[in-house]
Amino acid sequence: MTFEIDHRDINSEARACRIVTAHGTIRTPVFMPVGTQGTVKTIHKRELTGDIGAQIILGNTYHLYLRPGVDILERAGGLHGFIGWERPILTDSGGFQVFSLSAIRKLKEEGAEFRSHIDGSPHFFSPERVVDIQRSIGADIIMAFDECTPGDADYDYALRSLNLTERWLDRCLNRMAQTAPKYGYEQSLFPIVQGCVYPDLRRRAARHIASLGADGNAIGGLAVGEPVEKMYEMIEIVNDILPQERPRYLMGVGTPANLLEAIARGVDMFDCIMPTRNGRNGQIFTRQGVINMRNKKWEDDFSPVDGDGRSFVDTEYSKAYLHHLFKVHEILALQIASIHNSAFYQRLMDEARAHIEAGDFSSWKAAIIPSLSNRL
RNA sequence: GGGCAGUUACCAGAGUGGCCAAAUGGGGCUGACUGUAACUCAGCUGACUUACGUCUUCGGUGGUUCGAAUCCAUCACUGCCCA
Repeated sequence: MTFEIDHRDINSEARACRIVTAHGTIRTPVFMPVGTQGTVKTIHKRELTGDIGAQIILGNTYHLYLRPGVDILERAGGLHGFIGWERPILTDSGGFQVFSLSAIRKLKEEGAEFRSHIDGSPHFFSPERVVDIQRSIGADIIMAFDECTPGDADYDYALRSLNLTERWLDRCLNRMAQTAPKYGYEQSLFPIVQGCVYPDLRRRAARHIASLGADGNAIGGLAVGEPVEKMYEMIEIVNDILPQERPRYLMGVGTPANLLEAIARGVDMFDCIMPTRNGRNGQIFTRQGVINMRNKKWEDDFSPVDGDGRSFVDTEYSKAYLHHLFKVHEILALQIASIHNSAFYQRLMDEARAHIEAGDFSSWKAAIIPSLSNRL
């Protein structure tokens, strides 16, 4: 993997870059749609590569390990072959499941013991096992196995959690060094900065990770319950230390405004379930604000879903129709909303890049952020 | 004409003397969702009230009772069965 910085913003830390992987080039800032189980829910790959213009998608180690399982993935030639996706893939390690499935897992020094959320069966994830599974999945970018520390953790917990994450990181790196890619192309492991909302822990974690020379670096454990200002503060602290000449990936974030604020603080890559999950739950994002498509007021609004949108669903369907589809629980509603939101996120990133290149990113950001969170 | 069953909130439907403004679904209205256990979840859904609470409801009417959606009488309507 190589990384080139094409443009830097004068008034912020924003930059426009290119990440070159074995499956193609990613232009940043980039939003990566989440495809946990080998599909971005409800969206065909033709829509992803077409109107949406997704450059890279995510998969999830935990989910893909449970189903279809490593054997099937290997026999399919990896996840790319299995799902017919020729662009880059990033896999999360299961670290977030350590957080989100906390009720059915046990943390130990050796790793994390999960009970399957599907059938309750016990499974054990160690850093080594997680690297092995991601080798089998064949993602271009694979994530270190970490503990995603809850946003409200006290200092002592956050410290112990960070220590564990760092020991796990060492083991991930060792395993990477000891193993080879299974499908003939390079895979890059990104370490993850934890440290909760504690500046000294974040600094320590960032310094350690900066010293490792990884192909890219991630910031985790944010947008998990802490105030948004704390999140921005942590991003600033961490990005001040993480190397400029490597991509920075803010995991799991976020709202459109979150993305722009993080770009201004030097983040290059994002992923979030928000455009797809919220879309399935009836929320669509527009330049003018957020719409709950289930609300009665859209029942007779025959204007386009998003007159400013660039996806075919934005202009070829009306709000009234989309409202109707949600009310009657038609699957097409979920598809339209997911495609719209994913295209909206992608376009936001494209425009951010264009404004970074044009040199007016900061003023553009300041101008559009207020309207993004309106409730329409 | 006779017999039996039934009539409860927007719909379906529980409730058969007080803990009933009335279970539960559905529908409706609103909200939540940030490295996806999520086509999910939460709240509200008789009226007035921020709330406490007050008032009006369980086909109609009239009774019994301290107290009735629940018991009795009667009327109306609906369904099924027999003529």
